[in-house]
Amino acid sequence: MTSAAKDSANLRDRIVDEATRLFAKQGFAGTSVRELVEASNCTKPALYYYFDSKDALFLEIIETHSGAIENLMRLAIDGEGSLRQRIHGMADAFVAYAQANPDAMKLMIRIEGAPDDSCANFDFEANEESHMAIMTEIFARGATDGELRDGLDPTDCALALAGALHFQFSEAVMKSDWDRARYHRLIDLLFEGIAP
Amino acid sequence: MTSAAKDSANLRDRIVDEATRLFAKQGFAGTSVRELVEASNCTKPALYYYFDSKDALFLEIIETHSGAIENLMRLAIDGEGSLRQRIHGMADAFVAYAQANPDAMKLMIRIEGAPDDSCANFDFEANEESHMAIMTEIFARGATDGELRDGLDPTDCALALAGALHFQFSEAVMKSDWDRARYHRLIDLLFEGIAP
Amino acid sequence: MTSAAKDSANLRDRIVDEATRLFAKQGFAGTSVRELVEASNCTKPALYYYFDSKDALFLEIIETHSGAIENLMRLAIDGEGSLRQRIHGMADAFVAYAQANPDAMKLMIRIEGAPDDSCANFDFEANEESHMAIMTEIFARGATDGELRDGLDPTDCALALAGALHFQFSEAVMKSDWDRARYHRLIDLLFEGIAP
Amino acid sequence: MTSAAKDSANLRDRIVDEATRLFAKQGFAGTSVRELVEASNCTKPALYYYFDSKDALFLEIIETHSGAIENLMRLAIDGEGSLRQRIHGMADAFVAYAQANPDAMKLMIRIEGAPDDSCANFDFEANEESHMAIMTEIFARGATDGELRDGLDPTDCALALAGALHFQFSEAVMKSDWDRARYHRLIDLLFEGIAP
DNA sequence: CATGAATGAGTCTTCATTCAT
DNA sequence: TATGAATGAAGACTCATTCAT
Repeated sequence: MTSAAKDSANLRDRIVDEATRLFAKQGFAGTSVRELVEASNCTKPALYYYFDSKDALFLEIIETHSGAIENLMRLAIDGEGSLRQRIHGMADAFVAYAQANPDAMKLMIRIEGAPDDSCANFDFEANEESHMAIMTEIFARGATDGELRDGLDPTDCALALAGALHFQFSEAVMKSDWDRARYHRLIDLLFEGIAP
Repeated sequence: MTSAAKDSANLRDRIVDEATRLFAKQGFAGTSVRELVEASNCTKPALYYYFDSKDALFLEIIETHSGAIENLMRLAIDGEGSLRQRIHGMADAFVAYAQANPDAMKLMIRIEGAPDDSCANFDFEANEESHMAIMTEIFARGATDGELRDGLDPTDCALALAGALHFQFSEAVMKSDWDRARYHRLIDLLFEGIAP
Repeated sequence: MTSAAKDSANLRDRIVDEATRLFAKQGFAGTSVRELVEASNCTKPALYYYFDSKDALFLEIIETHSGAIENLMRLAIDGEGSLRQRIHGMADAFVAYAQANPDAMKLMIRIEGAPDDSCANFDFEANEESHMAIMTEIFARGATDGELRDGLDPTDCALALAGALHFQFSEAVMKSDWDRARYHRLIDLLFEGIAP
Repeated sequence: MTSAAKDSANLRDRIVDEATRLFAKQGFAGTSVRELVEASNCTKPALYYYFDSKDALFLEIIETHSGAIENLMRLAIDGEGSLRQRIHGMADAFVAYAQANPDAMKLMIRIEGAPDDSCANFDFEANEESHMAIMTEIFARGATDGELRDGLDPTDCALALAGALHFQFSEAVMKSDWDRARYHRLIDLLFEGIAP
């Protein structure tokens, strides 16, 4: 993808791809416009022709992927099958997206833990709450359908799942090592528990 | 702590405290030395009298807390009681440490997701692997003691626990909202599973 | 030249000219980038647009003139006429170059005596040895042609000539006083000796 | 000398010695007070206890050696023997002084070509003119005594001698290579001329 | 003589951004 | 679309110097 991006005939796309890669690697504040244009093999005015500012470029990138990821999760909620099947499906979808857009995924994960590093024009909290809301919804529906142990708080479940997956995701993204089996084991572990 | 830091008679400590707060809030690259000295109410040469560089200051902070956190975890491993009790104990210790050092905790969490934002002189991967190794050790001991379901991979358990706690931690730290009960519910959830 | 430089339409040339003047007057370490841009009537980024660093600017200047001076000397070697005529010719060429580039000449002379004042990326020793080698060559050819007293070391002759001219040159450059007659008298003095 | 200086029981002397060495190597502007105190193994206030300023320290050093060198030359003038003998004697005295104070000599030579590098409180031109005046005096006396070819300008002779020696001196000092024989050959060359 | 602590002004260099062409 | 040239503000860091103890 990176090399493909470099050959991209379309300058705008090339800038977006390279910016995604650099922001993911170095953060927003740690990446200079000079680096961006050098990586994109263009001049600064060319970049400013397409984007109002470094902030705007950054915003466009994260909004794109934030939306895509939200879609992903929504599809999983509304899908067919049991709670467990839908969650496995969501994990698969996540991994597929990450494999297709590794730099973007890296960036999204980096942002979640360090929002203020970047520009202030994106509502990080709202974004995260929205993601958590969807997660909670999955489990709430599961509870309604009797697929959850009695007395469990759907939010707790959502947190546990999101945390476990997010953590493993973070590692996978940094090392570009996608052990899909582990995700499914983690999900099953969450369902069955670890106690004997 | 922040206001206490400001009144600190000792300039060096004041710098460390304010730097911790600012690095946590804005990241390493996003925090300028000017901001650091203004927050610490001193001049730049005064800061450079105590620290060789911005990098060195940053390093000192994260090494301090990285060490403290590792200690915390080691104590939990070697503690008394059942696997579950020790894990609850570890969560309590974490929360206590975070409440005593909220900015430092925020910083440590931010770093885990975005190591390249900061200086290169700290071995982030080694640090994280070391933390994960301790986690895995807890569960390995639990397996030996028959406190784990048969056939479980201790690494999987460690990942699931670390992820769930880390995630909730991250939220708590950002919002300074310490719902200790939730940690314990999450741990129990991991033990019992969510399936009916 | 200085005032001409100030009016130069070309900023890059203006910077080179003013830098030559200031480096000659105050040395490399003694001249700040602020002074350079004020003299050139431009901003700092403008200077850095044309030159990678203060070092690079300095290097460009001395390499330019070092090369020009070497050419000058080579032309003298390979010229027509007797040894004495060629040396007189070389002195004339030097004076002409110095009158056309007084600041550059001042700088080159200053550097020869104080290489470490300046940046380390220019091989001062090699440069000087190269100049001395050419000088020695002139006298070696003179010896072959029987234009030197028997038993003389060409290197001694080169040293004596170079020293005498360099010294007078140094004075002339500092005082912008070009008494061409004196150069020729000095050369003749070297040929005839001072003994009665 | 350098190592002896380091062990010097007397801090003031140690500072002078190390400052001489560093100023000679890096120039006045290129040497910081920090470097001076580190080399002298003392603190900044200690240096300022002995010297009013970096300028004052520098001045003391060059005035010391400037005076010593002038004495050297005066002794040579007023000495016994023929013109040629007195000049040889002066060269010997110079070399002896340089061997005893290599760093100081290096510094004095560096200064001659680059006065403005340093502080403005020393009258470089006056110093140099005074040296040249003494040189000229030697030859004037030689002329009176009939030891010079008729019609020669004593100033020319002084320039030629000073130049040749200075140049060779400069090389010797930089390379710490004291080929005394060459000085005497150069002097004889000046007397006899190079023409066949 | 010595020290730890501190400073105002300066160093070189890069930032994100813009203008005329 | 693109570019060469330029900018005000800020970046990290060091300067010579001083103070109280």
